[in-house]
Amino acid sequence: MNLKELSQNLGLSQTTVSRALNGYPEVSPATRRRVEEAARTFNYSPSTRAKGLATGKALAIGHVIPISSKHEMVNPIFGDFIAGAGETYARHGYEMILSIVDDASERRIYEGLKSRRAVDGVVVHGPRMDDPRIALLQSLDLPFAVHGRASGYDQPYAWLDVNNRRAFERATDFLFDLGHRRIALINGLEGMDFAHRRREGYAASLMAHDGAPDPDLMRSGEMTEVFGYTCTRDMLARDNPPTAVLCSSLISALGVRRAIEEKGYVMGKDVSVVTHDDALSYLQNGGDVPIFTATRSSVRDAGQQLAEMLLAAIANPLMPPQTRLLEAELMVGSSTGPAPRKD
Amino acid sequence: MNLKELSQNLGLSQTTVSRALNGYPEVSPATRRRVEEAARTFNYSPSTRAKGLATGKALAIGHVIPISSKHEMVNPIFGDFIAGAGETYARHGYEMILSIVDDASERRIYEGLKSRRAVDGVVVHGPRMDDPRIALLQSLDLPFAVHGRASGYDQPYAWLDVNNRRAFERATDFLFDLGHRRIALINGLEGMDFAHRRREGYAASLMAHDGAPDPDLMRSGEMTEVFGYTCTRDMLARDNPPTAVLCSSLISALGVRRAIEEKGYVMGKDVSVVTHDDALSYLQNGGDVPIFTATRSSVRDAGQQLAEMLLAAIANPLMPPQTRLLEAELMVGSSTGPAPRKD
DNA sequence: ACCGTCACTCAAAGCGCTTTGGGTAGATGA
DNA sequence: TCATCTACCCAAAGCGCTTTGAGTGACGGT
Repeated sequence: MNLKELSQNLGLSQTTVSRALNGYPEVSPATRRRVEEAARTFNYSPSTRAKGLATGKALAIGHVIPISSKHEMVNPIFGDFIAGAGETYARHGYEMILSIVDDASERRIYEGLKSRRAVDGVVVHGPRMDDPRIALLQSLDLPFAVHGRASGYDQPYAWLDVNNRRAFERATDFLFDLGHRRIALINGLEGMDFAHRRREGYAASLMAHDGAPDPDLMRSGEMTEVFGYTCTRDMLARDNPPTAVLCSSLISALGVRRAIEEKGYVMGKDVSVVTHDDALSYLQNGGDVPIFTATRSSVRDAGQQLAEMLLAAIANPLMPPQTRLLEAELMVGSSTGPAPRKD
Repeated sequence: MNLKELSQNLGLSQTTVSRALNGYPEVSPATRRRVEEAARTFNYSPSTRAKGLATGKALAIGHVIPISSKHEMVNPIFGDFIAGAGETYARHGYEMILSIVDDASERRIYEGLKSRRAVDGVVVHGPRMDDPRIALLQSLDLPFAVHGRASGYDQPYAWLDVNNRRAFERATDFLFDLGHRRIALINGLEGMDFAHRRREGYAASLMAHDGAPDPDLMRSGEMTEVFGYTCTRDMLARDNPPTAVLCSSLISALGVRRAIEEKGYVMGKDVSVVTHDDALSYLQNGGDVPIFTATRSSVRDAGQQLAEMLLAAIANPLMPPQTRLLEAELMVGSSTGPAPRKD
């Protein structure tokens, strides 16, 4: 069923039917009702493509998901983020189109989305420091919003980020207050912006307590369970091992725990652990009492909000870029305790 | 830059330019080369919408991701599956459009995708037993392919599935051969087709060994870490506890391990664990030696293959529905060992 | 010299919608 | 009574592409 057929069926012109359906005022209430009802019974909905062609809007948002070509790894937070964003799009009648792409050919993808006029805007995932995509998108004149930020790029642009620096500074402070002095950091991949900011927060806290970051206690890599495990195992095997570990992902934290327990230690007693928790739906941090003390911020909420911001920017192109900084909450669980006394 | 401008620029008609770009034979090689070059320098690519309108194809595949409205949970395998499928689409010039939707309104979504002519086909995720979506899609005449199967629906349709029954039968056999007699099953949500088949395989093996499935040892639910933990903890606390656990997801298996170790047991010695492993990129099962003995099948490969199948079906609508059954490989890790002797 | 063939190229219609720029009939005010 | 509004409604153009059906010039065969 298309507009033409529907309007013939009703004995009206396409114009009138279109107007009735799109809420224009030049249609009598009676006619509008009649049209709406017919649309429903014939199960008519306008072709997105035709509508897009006619209006010049795509009614779609692109998400470009980079897959690190080295690790072939899909960021585990991606599913939840998308779920949040998807809700928002659905509510606003937008479609979400996804491009999975190895980070080498990202540029081409953005250019393609733009020149094919496939989307009204894009969401940028996993920004790195000095991420070139931001300048690219700005030069392409394609509306965009970034999940995270790119340190080193100082033109204004739309982003939404967790206050990673503050979160990790507070977490480190917390461990300090418990008496820990040897605090390890198991962080995300070098170059990722969030990892950079978390390390800054961590370092700032250490400095404030007259400690200095010890390179031996800082690791970064793709945040898998195995990564958390191997890092922790190695560090615990050395002289002067850490009494606490600060970890960038709940998944890695599971590996941290494995290493601790394998060594015969008890988490929260011999070694304390704090992790960031993205509140992923399939990885809750325990039940009522969190297993891990964590800095927590829902990535699903982030998706919802960022989508909202992008849609607003598209609807109102003259608006200056919005930004939003979310604070993570520190949830105390049973993975932390006072530093063991040195005997 | 659009076709009209490009063709004016070249002093050719739109027809010729279009034909040159789309590889039709009625264009001289010299002209074709000239056109291709111009397209490249002007960074021209045709508008998907216009092309779609003109050809009647959407050049897009829809993925409808159900979110269980009860649990608000995004299936963790989703990211990797999508990554696999996305590769295939990119190679074939297709776009992937995603709808996140609570399972109540799925029907409307499929109807919408169809009537808006937004996609050429859809991938069905997370089929349940007697899943009504299959009949719906068949009646809508919208090409589709299912990741998994729906027991109870016996018309032919396109699907790709892991041989869940066989995998779990073999896994159970394996545990039996190690001397285990009390084998627990921690399975996915009741009603999910894969969970049903896995339980069948499990039960079949027990029956073949003159055992009978003990309801006390069978759990099903959303496969989170916490779920694996609580199930295992409870079962280990009872009389006549299991000496082995068969688990449907690596994430839950992490919880199983936690419960085992919390109790002071050693995995692979006091309690053996076998899990299904979807080979998720962020959750490798250990390094060279798998941590968990596992039935393994890459969900990313599955995505790639299923996308391939769907595209083939769309290209050739008369072809009978393809199906593909993947065998999981049993990888022996260090989480299994001979059943402890009863003292 | 004429006629087919080839090898290219083109104008125009059509895909399904929105939107512009009217048109018409009835009601209203002078 | 007539001009002027309203309130509705319509025909047609246009969005950027593909595709049909037709045209043109060059060339070889007779």
